[in-house]
Amino acid sequence: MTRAQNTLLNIYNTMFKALGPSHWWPGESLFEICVGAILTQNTNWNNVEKAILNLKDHDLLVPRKLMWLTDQELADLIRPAGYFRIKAGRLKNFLLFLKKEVDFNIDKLKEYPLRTLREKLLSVKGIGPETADSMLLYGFEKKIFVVDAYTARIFNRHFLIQEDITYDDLQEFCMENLASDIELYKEFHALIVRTGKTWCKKKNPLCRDCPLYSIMENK
DNA sequence: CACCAGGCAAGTA
DNA sequence: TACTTGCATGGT
Repeated sequence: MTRAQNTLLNIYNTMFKALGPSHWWPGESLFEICVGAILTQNTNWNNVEKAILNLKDHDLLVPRKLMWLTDQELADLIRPAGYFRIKAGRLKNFLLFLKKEVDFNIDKLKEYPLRTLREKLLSVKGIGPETADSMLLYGFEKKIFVVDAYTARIFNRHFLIQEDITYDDLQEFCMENLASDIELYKEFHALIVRTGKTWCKKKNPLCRDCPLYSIMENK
């Protein structure tokens, strides 16, 4: 077992012991998870919940119904999630993709191989690597590790990577040094985000309260 | 008041 | 290619 493999496991176990299971991704359907993935771009989940609740209250959290809305109507509904004009357009792009690809039968996408579906999702304007991988892992149950700014920050503080590492390189690093397990991927990413939000803020370079402090080298 | 959140695309040089 | 900037609400 390499140092990187050992450290990742140590970080995971420490986080899990401190925070317990995350039960991610919140959402009652595949489509809801995909919508949430777009709405949560650079946005607190708390705000996303309000937007999703708006859609549910209007019984609109279904591809065929959302498609009927004008960009303006959609934007007004998702306003609490921030960037609402941009995100209304991105949701429309995703809906158009669903219509053209599988005639709104989103479940059909589950049959696509991981790399094929990933490429198709990335071709949609407004779906980048983190959004695509979140949909793939938590929605489509594909074995792909989701990384983000917190992942780079935390792993950098444990001397595993450079903080300015690219998305793809960081993802490769994680998958090379973790057991190949979908449930592990789901829980680890969730724990990283929860830990990052609480203890690893930008302004907080090294925090004694962080559960990871005890396993940090050179502290 | 400042800061930032479960990013991404477009613009500039 | 490598930076920068716009997007926007709401919590701490």
